[in-house]
Amino acid sequence: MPKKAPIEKDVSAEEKIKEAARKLFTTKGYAATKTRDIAQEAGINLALLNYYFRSKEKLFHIIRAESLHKIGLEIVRIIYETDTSLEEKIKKLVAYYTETLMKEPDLPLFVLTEIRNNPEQLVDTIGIRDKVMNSVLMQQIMQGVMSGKLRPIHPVHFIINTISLTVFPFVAGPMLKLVANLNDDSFAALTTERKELVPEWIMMIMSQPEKK
Amino acid sequence: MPKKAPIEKDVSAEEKIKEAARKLFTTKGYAATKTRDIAQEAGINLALLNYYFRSKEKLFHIIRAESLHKIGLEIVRIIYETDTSLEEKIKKLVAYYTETLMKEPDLPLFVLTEIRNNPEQLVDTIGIRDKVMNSVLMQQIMQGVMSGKLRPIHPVHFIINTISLTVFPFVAGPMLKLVANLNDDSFAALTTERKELVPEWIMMIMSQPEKK
DNA sequence: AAAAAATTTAATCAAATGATTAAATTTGGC
DNA sequence: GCCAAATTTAATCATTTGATTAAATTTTTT
Repeated sequence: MPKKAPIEKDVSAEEKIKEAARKLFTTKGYAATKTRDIAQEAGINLALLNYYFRSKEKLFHIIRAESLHKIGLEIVRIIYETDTSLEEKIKKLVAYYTETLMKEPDLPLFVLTEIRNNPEQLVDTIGIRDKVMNSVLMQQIMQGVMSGKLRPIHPVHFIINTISLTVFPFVAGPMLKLVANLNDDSFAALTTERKELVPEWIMMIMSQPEKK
Repeated sequence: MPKKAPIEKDVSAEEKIKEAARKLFTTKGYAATKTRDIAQEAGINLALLNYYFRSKEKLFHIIRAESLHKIGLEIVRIIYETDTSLEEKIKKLVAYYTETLMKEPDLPLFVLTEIRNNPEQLVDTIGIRDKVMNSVLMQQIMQGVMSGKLRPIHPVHFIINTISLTVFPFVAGPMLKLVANLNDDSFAALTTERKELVPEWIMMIMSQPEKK
């Protein structure tokens, strides 16, 4: 007879399944990941997966939500800081993303694919709508534009530029390694360099050159 | 009795299958695309797919190769031009990518996913290794760095920056629309703006500021 | 230690899925 | 118009895959 979900106590097996699922879903996607693959990767029996998580889909939703939170939470914290300058925020954001993605380079491709496949649902899951546009960061940008210190460009461009220059190298990592003939070490060296360079470039792009 | 592959003559049905396969593989990925979906989308019988293409996998290889060529061929042509300046090449590249991806916004996520899943095989398929690094564009960058006109930064950064600022907005399109509350029209307006802005930004990032 | 609850397993099911078959229909050359 | 090649179809097969079942084992509670 099937049992109800167990009370939480020893999460060893449950956590092993989640870890395996995270790895496989992230690298191979939902459809290409088979429940038997997850079970094998986790070193447990297939039935156990359904016992703990009811279904492949439910397990996936959990993994996806955690991935989104991993990327989203710290960002929101940074862009709502009231005691740091625009430049400091950009430096923090670039540093945080770079360090996170050096540890989990497959995360952005997974998250971006999922957001494309299911944009509406994810507005609910992470309630991100307007969070960015109402942030202190965005106010600082608009204020900079008003005061003439920043170029008069739509603030969204700055968002796009910061994320692009920081995240895209990871999304395109395998391609870049191919076209530039880089091994893992030289690629890591490049991304580390960019932790310093990208904030400089962003400020360079945004700043209004002084009139003579 | 099964027939051998037909001689090419009337590609109507064959082309309909390829078009349906392209659409589904590109938007949903290999594993999530079912041969029956392709057949239905193409308005043909399932057996016909295997008759023309032998297998789902063979059909996929064809689609993937065509997608890669679509992105790769024009690029190589531009970066090997001998009669255009560095700045002109950047403008051409950004314009070409932007226009191509406005028509097929799902292409880059598909290509990047495929390159990640199968990097080695794709070196063979499109023989891109060293093509970029040996290009006239790359020579112009290195010459600019030598002569002091450009900042002394690894040329790969310029490649990364150009692709990032141009392609990433499409990869992250659905996410950007969410966080910035953009509809399709305002998003299109932004990307059109960037066709002008990105080359300016790239030159701004690369150029050595004149000493006073 | 006995009973109850939780965990784990092997076996199995039903649906989905890629592929094949053999027959029917259409097309093009003569 | 006839024939052979090409095209198209419905039916079916074998495997994969998500899920369930019932029984066995382990852990916890008393």
